[in-house]
Amino acid sequence: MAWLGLEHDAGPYYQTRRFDRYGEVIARMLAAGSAYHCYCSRERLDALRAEQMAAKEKPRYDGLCRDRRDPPPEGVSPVVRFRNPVDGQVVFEDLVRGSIAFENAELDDLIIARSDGTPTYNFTVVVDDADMGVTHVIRGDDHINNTPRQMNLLRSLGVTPPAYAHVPMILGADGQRLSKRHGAVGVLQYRDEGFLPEALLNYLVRLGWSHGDQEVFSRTEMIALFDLGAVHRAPSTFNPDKLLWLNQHHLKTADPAYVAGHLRPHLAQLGVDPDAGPDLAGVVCALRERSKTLVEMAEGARFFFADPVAYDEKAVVKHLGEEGRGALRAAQAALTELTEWTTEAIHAVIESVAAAGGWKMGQIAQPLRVAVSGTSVSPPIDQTLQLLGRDASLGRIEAALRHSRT
RNA sequence: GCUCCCUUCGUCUAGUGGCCCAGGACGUCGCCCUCUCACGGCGAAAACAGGGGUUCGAACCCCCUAGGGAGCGCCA
Repeated sequence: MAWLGLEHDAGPYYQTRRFDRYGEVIARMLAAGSAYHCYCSRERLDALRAEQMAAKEKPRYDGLCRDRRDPPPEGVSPVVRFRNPVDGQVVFEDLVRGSIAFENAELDDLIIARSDGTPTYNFTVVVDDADMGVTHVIRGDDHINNTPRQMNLLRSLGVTPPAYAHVPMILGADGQRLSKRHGAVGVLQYRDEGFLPEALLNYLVRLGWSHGDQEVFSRTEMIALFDLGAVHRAPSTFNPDKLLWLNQHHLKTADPAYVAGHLRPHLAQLGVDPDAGPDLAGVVCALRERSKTLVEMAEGARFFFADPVAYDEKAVVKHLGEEGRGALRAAQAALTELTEWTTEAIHAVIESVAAAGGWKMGQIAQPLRVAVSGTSVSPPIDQTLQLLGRDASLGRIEAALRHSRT
C-alpha cells in the first residue's frame, strides 16, 4: 500500500485489544434481552442442519434456547446469541446496487460470543463501526448476505447503520474470483515486474468503474472523479495486456526523472550501476516508447552501461561484414571530426556519410548500432550515440572494428 | 436445497425509452510512417445470454428461463 502511495488516515486498530469493550456490549445486550445464552450442543446443531438441508430448507438455528425458562444444563458453557427480529424485513439502499431487501424470517439468531467468551466477527465489526462512527462501509459483494444481520445488530444497539456499498470482486483469467488462495498476487510483485504505481492504480480504478470513455486518470483525477454510483455491478476480469498498455502510457507521460527513480532498482537488479553511464532521465526518454515495463526498460538500457559491450554474434555477422565495416569506418572518420556532439549534428553527419558512400540509412545505422550496443536493436542511432557520449561511442566503434575482424 | 447478487464485442467499458442496424479502450488483423525495435496515424473484424411482455418505439421497464457468483459456521 505504501508503494502505491495509499495510506490510512487512522489506525490500525486491533480487535484483540478491544475484547473488554466487546464483553461490555455483550453484557449489556444480555441484560436488555437483545441477546441470550444458548446451551445447544454442536451435535444437536449439526443434526438440525442436516435435517433442514434434507427437507430442502435453508439451514438455520431454530431458536430453542430463545425463550428458555428451565434451569440451564449443568457443566455446559453457553454461547451468546443475538435475538434477531422474527418478522418484517431489512431493506437497505446499497450505494452500488440500489435497494436490497431481506426477510427477517430468513435470518437466524447468530452467535455473537463463543462458549469461551470470545466475540465473533460479525459482532465485533458492528461494535467497531458503531464506536468509531463509521459512515460508509465499502467492501466486497461477498458480504451482502452479512449486511442485514449487522444492521439488525446495530439497531438493537440503538445505532443508525452506516451506508453500505458492495463492490464486485475481480476475476482471474480463468473466470474464477481472485483470492488469497487463487491467483492473487501481492502488489509488490507488480513493482518487481516493472510497473509504475500510477499505472496499476489507473488500471484498477477502471476495473469495474468508469467515467464516460476516459481511460487514463492521474491520481488527482481518480480522487476527484471517483463515484460509487458509477461502479459496475458485475465482476470483471483482470486483463494483463491492458495493464501493460497503461504502464507504457504512464512511462511515456510521467516526468523522466521520476521514472528514472523507479528504474534504478531494476538496473541494479541486472548488476548495472545506474550512475556509471549516461544521464538516467535521458535514457528513460530514449527507451520509454519501446518499453512496456521498467524491466524491459532496464534490459534495453543495459548496453549504455556495459563496457565492453556484449556482442550478439548473429548481429555482428549480419551487419559487420565487409560492407558493414566499410560503412562503419566511414562513419567513424566523420564522427571523429565532429566537434559538436548533439543529436542533430550526429544525425546530419550520418546522413552525409550515407549520401557520400551511396548507402541507405539502414546500411550505416545498423553497423553503428551493432558497434555501440552489441545488438541490432536500440533507440534511434543519433540519439543513442548522443546519450552514450563521444568518447564511449568512438571507443566502441573502434572495439567493434577490432572484434569483427577476428 | 434455500436466500441474495450478477449477465453489452475475446477483455475493460459507454449507454438510464427514440441521438444506437450500439460508441470508446486493450488485444487481434491490414495499410501508412520508418536507420532497428518501437511510438504514432488510418482502417477492419468483433457484443446488447435466450424467450415472452409493456410501449408508437426497448440494450435500457416488467416477467420467465439459462448461465455465473456469494452466503447459509462457536471462520474472518
